[in-house]
Amino acid sequence: MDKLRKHIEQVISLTDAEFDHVKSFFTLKKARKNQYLLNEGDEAKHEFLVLSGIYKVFYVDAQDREYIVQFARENWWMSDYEAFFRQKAAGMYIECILPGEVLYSTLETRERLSKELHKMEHFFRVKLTNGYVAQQQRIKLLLSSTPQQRYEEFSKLYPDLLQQVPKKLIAEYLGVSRETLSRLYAG
Amino acid sequence: MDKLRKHIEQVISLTDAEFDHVKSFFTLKKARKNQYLLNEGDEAKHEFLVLSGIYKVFYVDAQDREYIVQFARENWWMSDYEAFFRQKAAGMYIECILPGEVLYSTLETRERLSKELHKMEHFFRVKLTNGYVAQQQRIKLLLSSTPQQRYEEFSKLYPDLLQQVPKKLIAEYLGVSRETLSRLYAG
DNA sequence: ATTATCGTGTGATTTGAATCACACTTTTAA
DNA sequence: TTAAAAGTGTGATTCAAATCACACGATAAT
Repeated sequence: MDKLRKHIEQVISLTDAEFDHVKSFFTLKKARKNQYLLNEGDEAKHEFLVLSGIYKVFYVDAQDREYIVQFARENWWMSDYEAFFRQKAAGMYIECILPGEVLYSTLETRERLSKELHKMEHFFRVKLTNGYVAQQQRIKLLLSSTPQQRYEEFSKLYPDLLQQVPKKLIAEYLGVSRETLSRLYAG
Repeated sequence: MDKLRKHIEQVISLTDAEFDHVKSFFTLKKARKNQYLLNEGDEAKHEFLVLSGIYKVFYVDAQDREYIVQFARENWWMSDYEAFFRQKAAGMYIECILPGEVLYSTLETRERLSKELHKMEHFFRVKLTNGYVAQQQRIKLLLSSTPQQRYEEFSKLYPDLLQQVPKKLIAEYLGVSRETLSRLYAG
């Protein structure tokens, strides 16, 4: 559980009592390889903070093609946030790629902690700000760049993921076919 | 200035004194057609709340192609947020398409109001949450859909913009060529 | 140990959208 | 009021990436 405290204290500082209170809203869960933490159609009740392992957040289109919205590793939050924030049925899946542990909690937790502790609302705002900026960059990448540029950008941002996850999945993240991606670092 | 109060009070409520305080950090600016509110290379000092008019937030690639990241109308916030939050030089432009008025303030304002008034931090968190969800939807659209689907989705979300802004700009928002977009509603 | 299944490279073919090119209309500016 | 610029439709051509097809080694399952 100490990882949670460290994670939060990268942004704000908490007394022991405050942390104990915060902690009480989170539950630990082990994830095995290929295990699903969220299924399309489920109520998106939880958000997850990754302690270890690698996960993919993805959706499937009418032609059964998969698209990865996010890879998540240590210290990343993940959920189908569209569904989570609006408390609707999930349109996405979360699957464990490399085994590890996550903490999970609910929207109620987020709102309640934000209300009770100004500091925690600040924490969530900062996190959201970072996420917003990251998404903006992703939008720009998808709008204007060639497969080549997307691959290079990805390699720069996530050199370790490049090693740890199958190229096939990276293609699904970049919005490029497996074959095209393969030819990028061959030619 | 009453529009600012209304805008904020859609999320939280403020006393007169509180609002006066908040108000004091914002400055009114009229925008004429084709006027630039932000230029690439400028320090991204300001964020804008649109009171009236229509604006586009866009960037230009090495081949001089334009890509629109956001259209903004009444009650929308806009900036090059990547640059604004990190206080770096802007990589984007903001241009007025239809004349109107905006309010602007700084990152310092946002941080200070958030610190002074828990309610205001809540306000910004809620706004950020909404923006995050909207961007998530945009990413999904760019990742998986055909030009046809993007156009249909856009028509559903912003039927009024469809009337008010040149199709050429809509093409730049959707990441499709002008000609392809034109053929979508002809064929 | 032996079969499946998965991940990956690479060639051949197809295809959808970009690009190029031009006409026509509507705004905007001199 | 007249010329220039911007917005838009539509055809012909090009091209980059998707798709299809197959081979092969590495995992994973029985």
